[in-house]
Amino acid sequence: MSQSHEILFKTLADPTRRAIFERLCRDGDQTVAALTARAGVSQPAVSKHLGVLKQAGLVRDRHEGRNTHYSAELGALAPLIDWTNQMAGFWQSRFDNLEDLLKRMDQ
Amino acid sequence: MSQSHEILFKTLADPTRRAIFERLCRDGDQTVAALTARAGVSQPAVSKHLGVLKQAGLVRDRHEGRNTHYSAELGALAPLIDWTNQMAGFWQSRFDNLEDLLKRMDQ
DNA sequence: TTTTCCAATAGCCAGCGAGTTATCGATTGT
DNA sequence: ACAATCGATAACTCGCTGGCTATTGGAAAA
Repeated sequence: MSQSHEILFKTLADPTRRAIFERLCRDGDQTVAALTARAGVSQPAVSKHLGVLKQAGLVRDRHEGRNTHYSAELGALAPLIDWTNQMAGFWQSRFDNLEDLLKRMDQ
Repeated sequence: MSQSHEILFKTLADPTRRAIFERLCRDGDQTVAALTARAGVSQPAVSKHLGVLKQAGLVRDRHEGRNTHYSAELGALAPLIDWTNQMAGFWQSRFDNLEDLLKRMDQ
């Protein structure tokens, strides 16, 4: 279940791509031109990043005339949150087991 | 503040490396040999991954005779959690602004 | 002390991926 | 119809990184 954190980690590992996603989270709907203006890389590079983000389900695109607007899909972060919770859960679980053991040794 | 999610994303993007970290979270303290046995890659590869994980603060090492034990440093995930919360926060904040606007238009 | 074992380092290679420029398709404005 | 603009695609380069084998440094066992 929820093996999909794989693609999220890979997608968000790149700083430029993550910056684009962050900007969409902060400021909402943006055209490719607007994103390119602040990305520090060329328009084709931005388009490529947006393609990867879309593939990962992190953004949606909306065509409006000759402009394309992108927006963040916040729900897509869920598997990432699940994963960290799971790691924390493993940790806690091992801690509980240790507690049990100590309790049993104590009595 | 907390720009350190950068290194976390990069470190956890690799599946082999993430699997090693997950194993340390699940099962706690492990020797390099034990980790290598299940990693599907060579011992030097595992050592390199452990080095990267250590650099990111995700694991600790403990020397015991000629064995080296590694363990997960769960607290290191905090910047990752902070980042996701921040993204969620941006989202919520924009939503609130929209609500305010609608309220003002309504009255 | 010699041999064996564990883990780290060195050195190398191959593939991937992020960047570039050039171009194309589509839509809008003249 | 023609020009201009927007964004995606093509084709290519180049650096990084994850993998390997071989070797080294230490610590335990013989």
